[in-house]
Amino acid sequence: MKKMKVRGILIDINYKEGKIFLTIKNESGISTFYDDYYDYFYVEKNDENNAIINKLGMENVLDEVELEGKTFYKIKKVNEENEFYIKYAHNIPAWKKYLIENEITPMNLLELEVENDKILEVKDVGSYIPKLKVISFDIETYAPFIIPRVNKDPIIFASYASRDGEKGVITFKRGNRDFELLVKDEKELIEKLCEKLNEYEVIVGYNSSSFDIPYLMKRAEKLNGKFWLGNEEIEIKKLTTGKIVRTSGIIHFDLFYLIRLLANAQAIKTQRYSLEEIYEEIIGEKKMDLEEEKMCEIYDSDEKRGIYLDYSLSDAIATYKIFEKLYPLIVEICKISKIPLKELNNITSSQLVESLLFEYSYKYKFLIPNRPSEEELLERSEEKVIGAYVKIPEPGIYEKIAVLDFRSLYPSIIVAHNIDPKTLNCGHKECMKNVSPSGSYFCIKNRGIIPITVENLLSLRKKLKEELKKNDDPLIRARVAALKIILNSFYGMFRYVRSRWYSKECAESITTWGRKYILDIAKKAEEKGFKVIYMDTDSTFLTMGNKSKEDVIKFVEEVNKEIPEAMELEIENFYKRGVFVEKKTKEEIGARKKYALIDENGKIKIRGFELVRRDWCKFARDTQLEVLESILKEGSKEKAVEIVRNKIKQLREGKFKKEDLVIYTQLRKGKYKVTSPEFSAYEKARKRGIKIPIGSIIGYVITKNGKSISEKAEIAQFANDFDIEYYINNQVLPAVLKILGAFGYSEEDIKYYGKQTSLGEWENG
DNA sequence: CACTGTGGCCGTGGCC
DNA sequence: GGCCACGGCCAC
Repeated sequence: MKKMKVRGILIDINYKEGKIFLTIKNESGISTFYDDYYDYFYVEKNDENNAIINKLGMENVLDEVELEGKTFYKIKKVNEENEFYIKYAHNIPAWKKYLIENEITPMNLLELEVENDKILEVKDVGSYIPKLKVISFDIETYAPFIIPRVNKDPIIFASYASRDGEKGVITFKRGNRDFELLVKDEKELIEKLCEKLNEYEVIVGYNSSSFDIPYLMKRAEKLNGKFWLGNEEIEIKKLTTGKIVRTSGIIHFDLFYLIRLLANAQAIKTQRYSLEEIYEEIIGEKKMDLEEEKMCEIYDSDEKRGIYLDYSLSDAIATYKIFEKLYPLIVEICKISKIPLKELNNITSSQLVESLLFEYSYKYKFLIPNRPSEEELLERSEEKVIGAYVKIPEPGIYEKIAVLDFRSLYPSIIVAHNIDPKTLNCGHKECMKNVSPSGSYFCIKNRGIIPITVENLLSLRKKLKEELKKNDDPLIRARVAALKIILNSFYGMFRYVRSRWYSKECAESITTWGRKYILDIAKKAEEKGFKVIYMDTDSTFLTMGNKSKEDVIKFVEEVNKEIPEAMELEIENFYKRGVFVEKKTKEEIGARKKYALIDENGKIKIRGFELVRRDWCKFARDTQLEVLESILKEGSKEKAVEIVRNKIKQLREGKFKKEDLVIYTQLRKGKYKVTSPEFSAYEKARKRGIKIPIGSIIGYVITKNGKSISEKAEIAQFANDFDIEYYINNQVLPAVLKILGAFGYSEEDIKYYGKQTSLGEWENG
């Protein structure tokens, strides 16, 4: 057979018994090539291990490797592994080792030299954004109890959408839409969907691992039909946090997990993870929505069914659009962390960091530490580390505020002080001056692998950010965002009990140094005549008084000359006004983590207030927002009071939407020590025969039926009336009282003072 | 297999 | 009525 060259994008990689399979995509489609490759592990070369190895025979020793001044045998992983060794690099996926050793990156363009299907040579020839054939899909079920019961509730629609304009809804009941695809029954619907999906390279769903695919599989089984994706059996892995669906020959991608990663990294902010809210957040448009309670009714009506079909299609289209918008970011995450697309299902930020550290450790010849044993896990979970400093603010309204921020505080401390488990207390005398306030010192002669990695990422990010200023390219923006997510997770790696790079001393050094640097800023600022009103971790809020912006700029420049090179203090923004409030507890002190600011362009920044929390009803949150806006924009307390009075009037007169009274709370556990409204609502629903999965976000309202709040709580769909007094006294008023209090009203003033004034109406009803 | 960390606010129920 | 544990969500 002749040798030939193949160019294509690496879209997937798998390992199986001595072979690596690379899936390559190019103009002629998708093809898979293999390379002989054995998974391996390292054992240290010493007398004890030599004896064992001699007994077993040398044929499994692939190589000898020098790491951190020691010699290791590289041993082929065979079925009968010897458990007497202390093994290293044994639980790292073989495909990852192959990628790192061959310096190839998922989603990059590869040049292969092959003979038949066998790879002779592989070369990465650079970055590329692959155009994949992608289709999104979604199913709808006929579920009179809202939460679908797989044994009883059929799938009525299956929708799909792709970039090439292919879109449709498969149904066995006519809805008179030109995009509908009529089939005989549910079984045919499932099979038709499979035919469609299997024409593509990537299938995208939203929560499809935990819902759509398992549901489709179970329904197909019940109906004696078929459900298939790709060329091998579909594997469903159950995790504590959900399910993962693994397919071969076709890539299944569940957007939900990426959304969860972005939400955890605070790259996106949404109240719930519903497709509607995510779509609005990411695409910036409202998505069509249908009231859940009415769905069956709409489906049963021949005239209205078309609307439900529209809705079903809009779900598939929304999923596709979100995928497309996030695609550059997805590709960048794959590339930076060397993780193929399908592995992004159920990705966490610690895995991204781990993956990067594998690569850098290999490159710089560091030994990758092993995972902790069960005993170590227990020991580690006992240890405590003090975190960041947060200043208690004086409640009130402030004018002319400058907010200063350390850029990537913890990563820059890691770099500045070379913080790493391997550089910790190195024993060199001259390194002892690099000592943290917690008493640990770090080597100044040899760099640790974590500082090396973080420094590279920081400088890359800085470079890209500068490029971004010149040219607002979505690809660069995605790369900057991906780097930020990863960088913010490094500190956590030192404290994460399952981490290979766990180190209490490193973590402690970072936080103590962090506290020192921020408190130094406070001291210096006060010396310069600024007043420090608030601080949290890496940010400082100053009131400028009669000082100018130039004074602030000069101050920041001076600070930057004094702190280590790797660190930088930045001006986050100037604000013309800001509000801090008292805590709601009895002690009359300012609340931390709660503030509202307005900048010179009128842009408002609000943190911590009830209005940013999903466990407060929208009605109360809207009221609070209006009050804060009026105070920040106009400084008018009279108007703020008027707003509250009107809102309460609206409640009393029934001028509200039911959904604005819904309180959302996640049911994180199946068993609780205390009664809570959300759990009580959940239990009532369960008694009705409705199964709500643990981990769901429950939307409940407070009704008139019952004594305690818990007794009155009902899942929103089942509630017919509302306890308006609860919404006034426990939602609207608590959300605004402390804000009005910042104007000098005492709480009594607001609640009881002036029955003659407009405020009196609150109490008298 | 998965859960990066600590600091902080506050409603609710249940105890006295 | 005061106090505290529980548990959720948010800031960074």
